[in-house]
Amino acid sequence: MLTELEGAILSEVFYRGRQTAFQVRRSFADSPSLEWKGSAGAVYPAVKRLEQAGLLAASATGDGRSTKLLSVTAAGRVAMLAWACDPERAVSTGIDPLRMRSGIWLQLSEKKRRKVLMDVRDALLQSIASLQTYARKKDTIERASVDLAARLQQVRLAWVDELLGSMPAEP
Amino acid sequence: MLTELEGAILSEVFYRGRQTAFQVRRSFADSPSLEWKGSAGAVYPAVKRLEQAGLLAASATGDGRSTKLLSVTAAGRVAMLAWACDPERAVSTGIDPLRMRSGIWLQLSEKKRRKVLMDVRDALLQSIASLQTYARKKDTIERASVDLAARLQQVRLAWVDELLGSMPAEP
DNA sequence: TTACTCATGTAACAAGTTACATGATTTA
DNA sequence: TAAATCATGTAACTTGTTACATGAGTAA
Repeated sequence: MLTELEGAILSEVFYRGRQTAFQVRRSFADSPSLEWKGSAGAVYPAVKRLEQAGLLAASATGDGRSTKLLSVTAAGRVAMLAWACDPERAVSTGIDPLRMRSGIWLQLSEKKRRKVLMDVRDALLQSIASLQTYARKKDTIERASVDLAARLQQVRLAWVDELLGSMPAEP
Repeated sequence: MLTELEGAILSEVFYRGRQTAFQVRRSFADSPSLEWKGSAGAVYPAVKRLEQAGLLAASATGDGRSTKLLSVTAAGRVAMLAWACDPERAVSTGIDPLRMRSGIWLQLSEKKRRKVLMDVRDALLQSIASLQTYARKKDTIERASVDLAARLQQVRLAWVDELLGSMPAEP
């Protein structure tokens, strides 16, 4: 079964037309999500795994730069679609750092709670702004996913605002 | 800096009154999120790390079962709060498997897209139902985080419904 | 020619996973 | 007494991270 990174690499090559591992890497690094850093130590071994599994094909260009052009094989396309269309994996909530912490915040003193919530609120606003800026530059495929990310951040923001609203007025 | 698992372990022991590593483990395993399996190979080494860092204290009970009671030290409490209240880490979007796949779905043929979206819709409805069932059994601290999880799933559901709604009517 | 970008890769490490080993206690 | 549960732990493996090494092409 494909890892999330492997699935993402296949879809970058197939739909987004990334040709080299380096371009795939950079597109992860540029993306505003902190999911992956697009680190060489992750991407190159993952590409090698995909090649060995016959899901990616690589061909040298002979440009002196040891550049290899990647393409998704027929088997790779099948594997990618199976990965993308598995509903169980698609709806898992993933690791949500905010959710992990939310219970603790409720236990803090009023003063500390207010400070954390305000800080988180600011960070969320900034995150939403940068997602929207990023979405404007991108193609339809990526815009869909960034839009969803922004919407989810807006729900988190609303949740934080509710908590702030339910607190007694500041002295 | 604490990992997500380490932070979660500290808060389980401190706020939720888990006394043994086994109980911490089980509460992760019982939780509806697929984040962690609460695997022994993750929890016991993490507890050991926290002990060695002076953030958790363990005392044998002498019940013949080699049971060790855990407690959060003063330093552990400080580290836990720093972990919980870091806004940057709290608002990172994490890994959202649905978002990873959403771009691909838009490229599918109408028939396939409709099928995937319907499957995902069903899975989301089930996920929301099980989150709500789970929340009912739990204390305030966990209910807060499960409620948020349910709300985020509802946004994903609304998003899927929008995509379905924007598709041409079935023949 | 110096610095930056393009491009691939490895090494050491971190921190999860599954599967297994071990043994006490409780329950059917 | 057999099976399930409580309880701790290790070993092999997977897959990410950072940091480094290497080298070609390009722009100041």
